[in-house]
Amino acid sequence: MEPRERRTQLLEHAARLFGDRGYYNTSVSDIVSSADVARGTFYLYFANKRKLFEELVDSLLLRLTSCIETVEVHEAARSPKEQLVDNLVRVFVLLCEERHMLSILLRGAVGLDREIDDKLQDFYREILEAIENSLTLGQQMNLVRRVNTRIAALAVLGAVKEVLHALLDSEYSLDSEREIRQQATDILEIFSIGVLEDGVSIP
Amino acid sequence: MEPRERRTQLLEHAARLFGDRGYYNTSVSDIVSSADVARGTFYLYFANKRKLFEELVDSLLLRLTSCIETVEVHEAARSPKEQLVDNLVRVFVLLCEERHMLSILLRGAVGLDREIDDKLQDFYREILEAIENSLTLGQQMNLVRRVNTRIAALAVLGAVKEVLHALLDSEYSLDSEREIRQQATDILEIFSIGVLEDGVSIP
Amino acid sequence: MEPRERRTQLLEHAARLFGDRGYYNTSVSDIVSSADVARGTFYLYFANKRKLFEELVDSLLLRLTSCIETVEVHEAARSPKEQLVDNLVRVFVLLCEERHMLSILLRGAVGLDREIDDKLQDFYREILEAIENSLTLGQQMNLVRRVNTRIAALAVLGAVKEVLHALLDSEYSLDSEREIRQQATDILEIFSIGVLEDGVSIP
Amino acid sequence: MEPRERRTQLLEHAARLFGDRGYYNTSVSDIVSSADVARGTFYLYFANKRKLFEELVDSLLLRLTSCIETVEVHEAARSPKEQLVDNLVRVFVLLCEERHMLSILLRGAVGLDREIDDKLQDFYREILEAIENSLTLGQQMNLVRRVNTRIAALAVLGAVKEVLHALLDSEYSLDSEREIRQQATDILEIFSIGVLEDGVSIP
DNA sequence: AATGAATGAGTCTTCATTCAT
DNA sequence: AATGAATGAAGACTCATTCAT
Repeated sequence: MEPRERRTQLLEHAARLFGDRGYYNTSVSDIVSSADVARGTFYLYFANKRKLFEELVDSLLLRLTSCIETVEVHEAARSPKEQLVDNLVRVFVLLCEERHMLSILLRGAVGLDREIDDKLQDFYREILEAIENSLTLGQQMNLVRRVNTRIAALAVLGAVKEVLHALLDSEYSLDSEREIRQQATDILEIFSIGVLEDGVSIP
Repeated sequence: MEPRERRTQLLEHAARLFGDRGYYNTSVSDIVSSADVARGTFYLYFANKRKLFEELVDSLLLRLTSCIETVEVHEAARSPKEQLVDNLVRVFVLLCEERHMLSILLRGAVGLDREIDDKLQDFYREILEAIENSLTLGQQMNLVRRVNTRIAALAVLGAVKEVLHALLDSEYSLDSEREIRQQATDILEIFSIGVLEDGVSIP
Repeated sequence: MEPRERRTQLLEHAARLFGDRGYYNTSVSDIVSSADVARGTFYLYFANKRKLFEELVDSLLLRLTSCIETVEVHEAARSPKEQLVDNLVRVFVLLCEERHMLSILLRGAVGLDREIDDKLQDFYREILEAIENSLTLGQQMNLVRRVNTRIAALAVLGAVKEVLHALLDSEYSLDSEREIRQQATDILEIFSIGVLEDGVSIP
Repeated sequence: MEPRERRTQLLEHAARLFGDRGYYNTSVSDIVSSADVARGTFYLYFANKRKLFEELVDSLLLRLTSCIETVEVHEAARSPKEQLVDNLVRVFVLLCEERHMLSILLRGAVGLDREIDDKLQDFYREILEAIENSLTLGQQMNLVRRVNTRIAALAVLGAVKEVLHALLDSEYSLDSEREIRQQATDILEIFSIGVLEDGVSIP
């Protein structure tokens, strides 16, 4: 088999196993026997188990990053709302297609390795900052209320994560894109105008 | 040393280590050497590492559950908003005091053990249902808009989790209760009326 | 409790456990919790687990030895046959009353300890020699055929052991002495005149 | 080394050690250091120490069973006596060649494991029944006296066991087949016509 | 490129024995 | 005399990694 192919094959089998059973409950044995190659072959393609895992994480973060686009606000652009929803949809679609990696993303790398942990932290921090900056910008443009932008950003990120988490446990693989788009829109709306009826406020 | 004391001591040392390095990177050896007792002593108090961990999780979930109170809506009661905030504050305070356990709660038990995993899942599911039911009730009382209550509930839960998560990484241990209360209020407000200025809507 | 009593109590509980589960599957914990004394108490009465076991074996061998009497052949004595049967009966009765020790005697001490093993070996060797000597004597008196006395002695010893072994597995505790006496007589007869009909020989 | 070879090597070293020191006094460490392989190698070939032991027992019982042939009584057949002696000789020869396993067979598996214990029990029970049936048949053909066939069968089995036991302790490895045959014949004769001279009876 | 037997450090767990109270 | 908490040596077992073929 082509080296490239074999590599990919190992990565895919590993991703599935890591996603299903976690890093520590997946042995190199499991991976090679799932991919049906010899044990030694594994080490022709990856320095060690940890490196393979790192590669999976790197690859996911790369693809995730590249499917998030900066929201353009100039006249010609599509509406910011649409752009935001599109971003969310792209993220959802990507992660729906790779549930295993989603599992890793949401919970997998903890206590595993300082370096990998840091990568995920950094990734989330960047997203957080992007959201926070957008909110701050919105405040400057008098579009956003005087909320604590830090908290608001955390809330948005957490909400998205949790919805994704629910995806993992749900039977149906949210494959209809219309449904995905609806969910993205729902989240956005909740954060835009809240859940209360107009004029109502919690006493 | 009194058995009760020793038990507690072991639980505390274990909680710290599990919190810091994760379940799999904490060996029984680590625990006993941290607690400065002999290896065999561990097994006088716990059947095995997994059981100790389970006990930590059980204990946390119990205390968490018991600090969440049903929101009362009758006249005499304090305002619902206050009650909601109080609930959040109690959760935050409890988890601030036990960062190690918070760490476990947010990420620790995955891929470890079906049973423990299920406990956490059940716990979160219950909370989720409670939030969802509140929202549905709010809709019946015309207080809550026609949002997707499932998504909204997930968003709230995720937001709270993420804020807690941020707590873990933050230097300062949010000990001023006023600050905690402020954050709880912020979250509530964000979900109540959203982040947008009155009258503004995302185009 | 009287020291003497406590000692006996521990010995009895230990004997039962050793008999039921073997030496290695009986822990000091088992013994003390069965006897309902503290762990440390055990070591007030016995230097260690092995010593207690040794004492059980010693005691049994002593009682066994003392219930076997040399067969007297002078005129005044009871018939040799009766004396032989009486010896067997005494052995059977003793071991029926202490099944636990019988179990140890037949199988227990192997691979446990050179010293204890040797004691059992010596015991059996003595018995073997006694039987062999009797047979040789019988040959000199023209009572016993020219059989290989070694083999014959082994056969007798083995037969007795096996019948005792069967006793262990049997439900009923052969308590009727008449029955015991019958079995002893049967064994003796088999070895005396064989199992074949008079005049018959295996072709 | 070829897997098959290594397996056999481990089995042989283990058999020797189990035979010499017993199951509980033989650690996996002992086995691997005797076989001069790494500790982990052991577990490539056997699930655990108990399984290896079970395999040794199974294998021995299988070979033993297959070297015992039903005695044929029709005209053309060799004399029953010869057939009986041949059976005994085959058993003796097999067990002489595998003293270690003989040791295990006679005493090793007690208190070790219900399942293995049962296997040995069953094996002996079958042999016992075969002997008993032969005796009963002999009685129907008026060849065998009215002895208690149960006791007689136990006596024969015990005698054979004890002679084998003596083999274990004897220096010389009864390798001359003539000698073995003689012993087998002796046993048979003792049980056929007893040890007493013709016409003599114990008074 | 691929194989898979071998390695051995590292873990969990047990249990006879000690000793302060 | 008695207690029972504590010890730590020893044993079973796992698994990432290596290396000769």
